[in-house]
Amino acid sequence: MIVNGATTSGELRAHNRVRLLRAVHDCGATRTRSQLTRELKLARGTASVLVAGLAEDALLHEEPAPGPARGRPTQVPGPHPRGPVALAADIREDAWELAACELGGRVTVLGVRPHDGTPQDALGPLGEAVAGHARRLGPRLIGVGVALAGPIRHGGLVDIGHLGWRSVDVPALLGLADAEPPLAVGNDTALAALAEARRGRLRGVRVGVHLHVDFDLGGVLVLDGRAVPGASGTGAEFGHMPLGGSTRRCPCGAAGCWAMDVGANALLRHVGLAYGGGRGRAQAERVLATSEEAVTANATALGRGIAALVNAHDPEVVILSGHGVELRERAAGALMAACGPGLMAIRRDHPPRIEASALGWRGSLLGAMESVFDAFLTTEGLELWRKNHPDQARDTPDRQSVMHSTLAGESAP
Amino acid sequence: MIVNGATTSGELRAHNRVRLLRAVHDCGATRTRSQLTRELKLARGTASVLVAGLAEDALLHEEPAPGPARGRPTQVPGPHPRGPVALAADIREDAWELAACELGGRVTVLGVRPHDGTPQDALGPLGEAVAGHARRLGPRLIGVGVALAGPIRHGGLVDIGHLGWRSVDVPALLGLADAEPPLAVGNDTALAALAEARRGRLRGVRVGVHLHVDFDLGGVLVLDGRAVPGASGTGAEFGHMPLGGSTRRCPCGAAGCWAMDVGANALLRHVGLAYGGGRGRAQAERVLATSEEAVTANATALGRGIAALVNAHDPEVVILSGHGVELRERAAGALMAACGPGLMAIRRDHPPRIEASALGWRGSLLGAMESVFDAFLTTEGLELWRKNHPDQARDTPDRQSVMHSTLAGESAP
DNA sequence: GGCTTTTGTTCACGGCAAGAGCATAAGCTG
DNA sequence: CAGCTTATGCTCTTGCCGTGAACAAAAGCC
Repeated sequence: MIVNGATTSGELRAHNRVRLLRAVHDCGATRTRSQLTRELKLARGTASVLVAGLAEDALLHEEPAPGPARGRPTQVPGPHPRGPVALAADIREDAWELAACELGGRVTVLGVRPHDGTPQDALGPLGEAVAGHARRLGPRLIGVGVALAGPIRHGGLVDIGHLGWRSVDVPALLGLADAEPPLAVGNDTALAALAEARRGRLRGVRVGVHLHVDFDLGGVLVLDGRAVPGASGTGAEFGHMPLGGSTRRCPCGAAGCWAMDVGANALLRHVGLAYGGGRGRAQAERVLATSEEAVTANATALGRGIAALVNAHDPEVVILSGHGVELRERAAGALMAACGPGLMAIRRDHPPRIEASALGWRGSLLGAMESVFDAFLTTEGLELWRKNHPDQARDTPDRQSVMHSTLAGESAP
Repeated sequence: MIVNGATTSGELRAHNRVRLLRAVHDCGATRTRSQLTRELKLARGTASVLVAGLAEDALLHEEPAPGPARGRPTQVPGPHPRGPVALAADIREDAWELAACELGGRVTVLGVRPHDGTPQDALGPLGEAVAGHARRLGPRLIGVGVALAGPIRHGGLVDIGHLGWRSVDVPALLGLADAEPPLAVGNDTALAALAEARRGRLRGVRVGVHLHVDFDLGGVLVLDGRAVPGASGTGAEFGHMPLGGSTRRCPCGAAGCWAMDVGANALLRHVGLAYGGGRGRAQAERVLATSEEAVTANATALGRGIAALVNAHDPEVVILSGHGVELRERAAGALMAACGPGLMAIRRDHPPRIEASALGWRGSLLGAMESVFDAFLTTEGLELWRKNHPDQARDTPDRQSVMHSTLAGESAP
């Protein structure tokens, strides 16, 4: 994790507050205070002051550590009952899912809804749901993250070729175009990669490649825990390089894109079914389960492209998510047979591992959460929180007379 | 520039020393002390103490600012006459060049020598030259950087397919395998990109692509001023993805590599000349100057690949160095005609600029310098320098009775 | 019940940057 | 050329922060 350095003694404190909260968040609120103190190389006294301050700001709340231990019992810092909450949604081609998350990463699903693929039907009801939860959460809401299956231009204009979305203004259609609460729209592949880097198989990996196979194929480079975003936010498009051997025109406007050969659309096309509307998830899964030939063709194209990416970027590991997991399981032979000959000779001694995602289809949603916390767990983010929470009740949290809102509220499914 | 953050008050000082030296180095020792103070947001008092400390450690030396100015005259901090020096070499397929560089980036060429392409003839004499200068410089030498035209595995094993180098142990053949002075072997493309990011067209660019065309074609992603290195140091190989349309087998072991279609080897092959030994620089330049057809074919393949990389990574700018500069000048039409149709539709509104390198053929050498200073301009690097320079003469540098070694010494060409 | 072990708390200390006040050295003005 | 203006360097006080040692607390162990 890269954090901007402090340069004055005042920024030191702010910087260490961020480090401590980040450590709590990244470990899922499982580490004890004494562990964190050692890990961050703080003096015990410093840790005392920091934790006390963060508890006073309703950012942390300590609970006794479970289990027997030798010396004086230590505490486990975790989310405060009135602490920060992120909302996040994963908008897929045929449905969306909305969830909330508190510090430490505990997720509560708030709703799931199918839609017809039009921007209006996909985004309108979601915007209303988000607004409702935002009212309920009040200042506890630190931001809203949204994952989408297409390139996202500066500010939230989205294109999804195979759905016919052209420059769809996502913040406007959600009704969240104003700054409060802060809205972060991101590409599903990049966000899945982010989640994998924080809580999955890319944890601690310096250089990794993440490939997300849904209807389309997305791919992105992950460096030191962050997905490389591109200059205007529309990176994560490894699928639109000509790596698969196809020469077919792609709805993106180019030709020969790798994404034409891998994914649900490619599976459907391979068996002569209609495709391209994001409406065939069930059929695609049937093809995946029954058509050896279609699966082999997909896996071969996948392997060929992986070899090219490994040559170019020299990753430690390549992670597959979405249908990529099944392709790897069902046709490992074809995948490796296509990958091997495409590698440079020097890569063959220690080829990178090709692994399945640890988070499965949940990756994009979790990544949208993490992107909200990434913006919050900064000196600026915490300063803003303090400003919005003037003179906290200075509670000892056993004083539970103040009713606090639960994450799920009344609208949980 | 990303610098690790300070977490204790002691590290604060070290961190600010690094920031100040880095600022002096990056601007080429042209900024005045008052400018630096403002830029780094330091108090004037703090700057005083920092500069005094660095001058005492023989890291900085102030000279009066030239030109008329309104108030009290300010000073320009620059390299100290007994300050740190980096050595760097660029080993090309047919010759090498050795140079020295002090803080601020002033370069002194120390030697140029052709070689026959064998590891022994290329590396032996270079090692001797480096050792001689190392003796002369003594503790002023902070490191040696070497740029090479091939992938460099952990520790310095180098493969250059078209020269027949297989797992060549560069540090051993240079006779510099021991830790003193620290030796950094790097890929020429990655280092050229680094130089471009620090002193060329990629300055201040968040996401850029650098392509270096020599005999072979190298390419690398540049993020926030650093070239993405790969897990084992062998990234920077965009040339070994199948982006150019070829299906020919590549000496690297794969097939269809982009590097088969672009570069001096490709030019020579196109007109039916021998190629592959790195021995035809003059002929290649003649082909480049005379054969419209060969140039067009190269430029077309280059443009096609650039489009793919732009789709995948969404860079602000694509920089061409080496022969890429001439290809862009001589066949801009073919290049753009091949690039355009390969772009995703959403990239066509604001396609990235395609520009020529600002540093030309010097990029790799300069990048090797920068890589040495990157290791030096850290809290650890400066701490080590202080240890090796115990109790400096506390000089006011007008006391020039102590003869100090010049950069060029007696062996300058 | 007393001893050991580990952790939380408190406090004096030293290091650091900030910022105000003063000193300095130029340009500018008449 | 003398006095004024302007910008910068230097010094010293102030306040903040992390450190580490001493002490208190709370559990396990014998």
